[in-house]
Amino acid sequence: MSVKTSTCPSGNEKVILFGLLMDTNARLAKGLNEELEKACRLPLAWFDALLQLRKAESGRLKMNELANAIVHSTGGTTRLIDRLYEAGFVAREQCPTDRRAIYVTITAAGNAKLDDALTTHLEFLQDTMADRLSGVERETLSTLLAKLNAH
Amino acid sequence: MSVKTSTCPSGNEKVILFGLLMDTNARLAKGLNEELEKACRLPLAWFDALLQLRKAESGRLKMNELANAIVHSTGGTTRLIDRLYEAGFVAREQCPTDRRAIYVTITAAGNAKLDDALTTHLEFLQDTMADRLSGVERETLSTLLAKLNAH
DNA sequence: CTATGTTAGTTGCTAATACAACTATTTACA
DNA sequence: TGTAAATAGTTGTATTAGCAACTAACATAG
Repeated sequence: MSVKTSTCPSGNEKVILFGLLMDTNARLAKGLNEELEKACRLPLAWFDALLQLRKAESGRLKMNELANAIVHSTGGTTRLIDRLYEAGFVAREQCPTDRRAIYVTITAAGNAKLDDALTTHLEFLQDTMADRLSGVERETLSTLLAKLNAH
Repeated sequence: MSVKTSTCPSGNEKVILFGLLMDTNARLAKGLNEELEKACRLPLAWFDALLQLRKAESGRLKMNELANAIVHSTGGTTRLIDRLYEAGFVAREQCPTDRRAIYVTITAAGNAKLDDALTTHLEFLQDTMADRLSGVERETLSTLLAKLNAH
């Protein structure tokens, strides 16, 4: 029994699209993670956290903002930042206006590591993306993903 | 310092596209996982494994084929199938031509559970996808993801 | 001002996954 | 045929992440 002939004929196209999104992401993430580990000894989760910190307008994020940006639980983010702190890539700052809150900032070492990792990242994307999608196609894909990702 | 003005100006558009893909996937997967847990008590990983088994032409997959289909390690797949077996959703069959290999098949209970989950899944996709992307846009997105996912 | 509720972050616990080492089997080839 | 290499799957171990309970701080209503 194939999916096509199963109980939900009408929405099948969406199931397939969603499956394709998950699969594409999983394979690319796996490939990038391997590359980053090999070339930079940097787990993808660390890369993502550092990238989100750099992307932040103010150059820093509160724990819960970071957790949301990397789509982790707050507990998981606490531990992740513990590890990044151990490695010297981030620092914690008290928030002057709210003593519950903590700002996470990227350190010079963190920035250097991120630059390094971005080089690897770009090589990887060049290899996996450049010859598969044209510039126009990449732009279209971006637009569609952004629409789909609207919160 | 924003990403735009940092060390890799030329490939930035790709970094952003990739980030968008990861982020979109993470948020949708998280949402779907919550829905499936709530409505069916079925983890997304179980759903994915059952769906891959149903999608298989022969109605069954060897362990390593399944591992590849769900993008897991073989070790992780062994444990996942252990759990699905405990729950009665899959069975293991010896391969008659290769005594090392094991076929994983979906049981009647597994099929019933998957049908149930697909209903939830479709409702979720209807909510998150239908009003954000048109039919044509979904088709375009599928095409582009398939190109990007070429192995 | 105090009490109640909400928010930010951490910690204990558990579950899930990857990696590497291992066994069993098959394949290649000399 | 006999041995080495490759392949399929499992298991020990460590890492990682989520959830729920917890503490501390802030906000709001009385």
